[in-house]
Amino acid sequence: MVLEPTIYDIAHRAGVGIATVSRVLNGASGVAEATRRSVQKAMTDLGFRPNRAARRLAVRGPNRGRVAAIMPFFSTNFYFAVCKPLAQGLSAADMDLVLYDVTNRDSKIRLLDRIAAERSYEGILVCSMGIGPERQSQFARLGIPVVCIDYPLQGLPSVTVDNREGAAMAAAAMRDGGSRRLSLVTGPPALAFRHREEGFARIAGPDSPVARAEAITREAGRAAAAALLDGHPQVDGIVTVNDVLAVGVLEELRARGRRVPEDVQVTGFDDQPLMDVIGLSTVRQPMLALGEWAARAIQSLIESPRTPVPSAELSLSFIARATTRARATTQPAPATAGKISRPRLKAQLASKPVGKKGGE
Amino acid sequence: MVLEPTIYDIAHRAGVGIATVSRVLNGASGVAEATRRSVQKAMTDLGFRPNRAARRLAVRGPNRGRVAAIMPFFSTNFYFAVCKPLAQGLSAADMDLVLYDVTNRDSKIRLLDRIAAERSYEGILVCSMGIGPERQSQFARLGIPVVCIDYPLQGLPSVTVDNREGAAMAAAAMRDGGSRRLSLVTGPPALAFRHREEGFARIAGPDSPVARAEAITREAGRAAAAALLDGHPQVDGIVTVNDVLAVGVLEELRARGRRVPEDVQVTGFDDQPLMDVIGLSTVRQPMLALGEWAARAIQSLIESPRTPVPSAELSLSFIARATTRARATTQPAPATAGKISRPRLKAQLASKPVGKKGGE
DNA sequence: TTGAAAGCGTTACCAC
DNA sequence: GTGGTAACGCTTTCAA
Repeated sequence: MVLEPTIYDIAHRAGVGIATVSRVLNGASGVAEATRRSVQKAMTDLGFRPNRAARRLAVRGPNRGRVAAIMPFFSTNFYFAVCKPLAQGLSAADMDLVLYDVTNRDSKIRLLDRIAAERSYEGILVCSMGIGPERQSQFARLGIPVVCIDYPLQGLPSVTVDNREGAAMAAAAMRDGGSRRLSLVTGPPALAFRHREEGFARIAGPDSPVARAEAITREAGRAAAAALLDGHPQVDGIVTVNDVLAVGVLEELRARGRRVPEDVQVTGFDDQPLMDVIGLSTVRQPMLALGEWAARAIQSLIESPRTPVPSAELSLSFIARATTRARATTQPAPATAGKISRPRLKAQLASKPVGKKGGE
Repeated sequence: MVLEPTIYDIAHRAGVGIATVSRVLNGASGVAEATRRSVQKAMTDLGFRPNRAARRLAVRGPNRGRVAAIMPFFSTNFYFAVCKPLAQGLSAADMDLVLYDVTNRDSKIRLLDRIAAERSYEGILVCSMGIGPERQSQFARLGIPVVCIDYPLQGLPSVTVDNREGAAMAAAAMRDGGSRRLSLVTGPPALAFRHREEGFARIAGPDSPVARAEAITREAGRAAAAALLDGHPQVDGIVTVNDVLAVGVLEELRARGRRVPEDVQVTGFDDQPLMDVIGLSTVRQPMLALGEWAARAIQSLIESPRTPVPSAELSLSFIARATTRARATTQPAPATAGKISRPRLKAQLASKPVGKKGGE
């Protein structure tokens, strides 16, 4: 890589002093028009870009805390929701949040390499992905704290949820609602999804059919449901690892004329906004709490690096709405129960948490 | 403000050289344990925080482009959608995107002051808000380009949409669908909303009832609808400046037993995700194009500051779904039209653009 | 194991 | 108007 030109190069080329270059750079008055032009020409000729670090050093710019957040930001509303408290917490602590949308391993590695080389952040937040032990010790050596969100990692403070338990709750609810042939629609490879698959299998049994959506989109969810139903027409309950996928599943079901929840029950995961108006039964994630926890953790580690932060696991709750049936009770239900207590999807606007430990 | 301690202070206090302090700082090997401890003590005593700029300057860290994006990021899904192409465009151009969630005038001013003082960004993106002429010339003097999104501003390149036209399209669709008493639910003061109010008034007449929601939330939308309907029970069409507000309006309507679209039609604005499954008729914003345009514009201005970028206005389109009625035609409709061509909200999963100029 | 000193690329002050 | 020249706070040889 060729060296970037500096004001010395510009000054040299334009035949002036560096002070003059600096003046032109800052639009200061008191520079002859001819001089200014020749300096500017030299700058564009050489493709000059002022060095921000040098500039800040010279102006004694404030040394604001900066934390980098690394995650597949735009892949799901989940990240948006987590980032909100994160951004607010950090800005309250007078720190900047730099968001890196990272969707694959390679770009993650490149980014972490760069961050380590630049030493440009006071803290790093890694969401839904892990970092290797060498990387961990690299950052430890550099004194840059790392906090994990939604990903359990040995040796690093992390906030997680019990994804296995969450999926198990969803599957159990379906079984309680009378589904006998449970199935799963999962997403692209990811640890959280794998755990949800395990939780599902714990309740539904290891041989229950599973379809994998190629992406976290409605279209992919619908396609996965189609494949699933083609292969296993008798399926009467579909657990899903994500709300958006679940919406796709609902679309496919509707297209096939299968009634929900009468013929087949469906659950999502996350409880993202609007799921209540859609009436989707789902597993609620405490995104607000996840973000708040992470903001506090990274702050604490930046301020007092020697005080360790213990990891935390927040609880999930199952939200029963219109895509699942109520528990089959031993006492006979009133004759009209099917009509009265099971509103059609559309009418279901309220929600009733059926929590496990009951805290967000 | 008191000066931050530097490694010189630490070295002095610990009775060592600055090189040693640096070594401790970087976890380098080859420092006597006793020395390391005394240095660390000095650091915590003085509350030392390494200066990032100096560090980067010394290690000749790469001078990556950084652009700051300033917007009420978490207030609406709109910003999320706009930021996606923005982030992708910038990262493709090897620049970092620093997101600032700014919701009020004061914090905006503070932030811009700081940014100007730090000179820490190569470009600035301002979304849904304006900046004064003094501020503009300040940044012009500093040579930092500014691009506006969703806000027309004299003298600055901006991408906008015709909000008046958008709201007018929505109101016109309702009128065509037979509504005679149109009304508007708007949001907190904002230029875009004001323009939509104007566009609405152009079609509905200046005396049509207007209710203002206190925030862009479903609850606020519902409350505004309640106030509106209490004061004007005969209202048979509610134009809304935002999808989320519209969802709140639908909830209130349902609670009052008013049928949609038979008794009252409703439209939203934005066409955010899931609005199709909810069946909301709305005005689609080209968020993708807005973000892409902004990314290109700021890139261009950073690379060739002397080449002006002309502002652009992208077009909006009205998406008719289940919350509005089809146009009343002169030829009599088939008897079953009400049932067949007007599916209930829930069933409406497809959408049919009814564009104006037809481009996203 | 430690320290002195030379950069790193700007800005800003002070002469000319 | 313009050019020298100290800072700015850190990393990194090079000697000791």
